[in-house]
Amino acid sequence: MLKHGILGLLNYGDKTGYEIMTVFRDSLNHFWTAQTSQIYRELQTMEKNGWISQRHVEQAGKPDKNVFSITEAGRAELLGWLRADNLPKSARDPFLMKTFFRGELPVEENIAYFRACGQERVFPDDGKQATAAAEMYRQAIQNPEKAVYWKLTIEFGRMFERMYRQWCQICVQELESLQQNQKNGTEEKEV
Amino acid sequence: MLKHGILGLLNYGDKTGYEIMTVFRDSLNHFWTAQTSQIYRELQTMEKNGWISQRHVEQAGKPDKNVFSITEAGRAELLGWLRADNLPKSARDPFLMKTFFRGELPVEENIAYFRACGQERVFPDDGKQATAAAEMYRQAIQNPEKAVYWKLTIEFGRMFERMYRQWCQICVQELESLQQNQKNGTEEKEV
DNA sequence: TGGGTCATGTAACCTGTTACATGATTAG
DNA sequence: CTAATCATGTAACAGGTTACATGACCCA
Repeated sequence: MLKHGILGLLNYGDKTGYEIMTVFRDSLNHFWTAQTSQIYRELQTMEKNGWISQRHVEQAGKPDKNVFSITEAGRAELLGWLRADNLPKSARDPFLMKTFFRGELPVEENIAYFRACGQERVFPDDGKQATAAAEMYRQAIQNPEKAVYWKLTIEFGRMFERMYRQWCQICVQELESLQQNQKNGTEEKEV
Repeated sequence: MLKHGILGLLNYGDKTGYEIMTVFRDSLNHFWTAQTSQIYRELQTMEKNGWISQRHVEQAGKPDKNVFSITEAGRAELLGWLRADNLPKSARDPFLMKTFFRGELPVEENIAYFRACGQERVFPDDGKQATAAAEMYRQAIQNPEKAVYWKLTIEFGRMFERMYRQWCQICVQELESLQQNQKNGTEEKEV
């Protein structure tokens, strides 16, 4: 997965491992993260696969660097990946897993929890995103048409955020009415 | 992660590795999947951790089985996990990663793609969920109060599904207007 | 003098996936 | 007879995380 992300970035222009890390950290953090440890390892195997090539650049006053470029084979791989299997949506959500088992904790605690969750933000806030956007245009995307896709991922984040807050509210409501029923001792079954 | 899911299930009652697998397959599949290969491995390390204990049961007409029970230490671990760090939301979405780089493909292709995506379902459909629900209540959760949390995870799925469809529509709209602008040659910049 | 940025990586570990392997019973 | 269910696992691999290690330059 990360391999193809790196491929996508190199397709916008040559980069060092370090630069790739900064792009992930500053601009792609709303859907992926990557440490240098992994990046350098992936670059190695990508080179073995013939997807990228490397050239050593000596620098004065700075450490030398290895600059990576995408090859024709790499570009083909990128397009293949983009077109491949329309997404089984991995269905693996630690957050829902926890929610599922929350019955072990007292209701009051869970109400407080969902109240707090509804406050937190899941995706990075729009201010940060805007700055990252500018940066992204400048260094990676000369073609402004491609920025549309970037905006769409941001929009997804916004919509998710909204939905998530609504859901937290529903959780609180649901649990409060459960609490109410327990107090009243009126246990009508509602399945 | 899976370890704690297994712990949560064993907390409802003793189970074999095989039974754990069926619960994941039939009832928890909307937020987690697990193969037996992983389950048996996790059970081993969980026993080493002292979270669970094992007893061998001989059966007539069926293969023998190993039944696992949660220990006090395991229950403590489960509660600790439930209460731990309020969720950094791992931010790792292969779907958004792909969307981000779709600029490499022709707009028409992407429009068709998002149209198709809006049709597919991401979470298992409600019919299946309802059946799995009944099953879940019967075999795992005696306490109907705990079913609330199960319903909340399903509700999350429903809301996500709705949001996702809306987003796909927005993608199509956005790309169609891009297409329009390109045809007209009227390139007003809109950042 | 100390912390941030640029720049490189290695090693061990954890978690999840895929493929393989076995074998009895039971229902259609 | 054959497919599904019950029941157990191993091995190899892939991908991501954490911790560690080095070192120069620049700015406050």
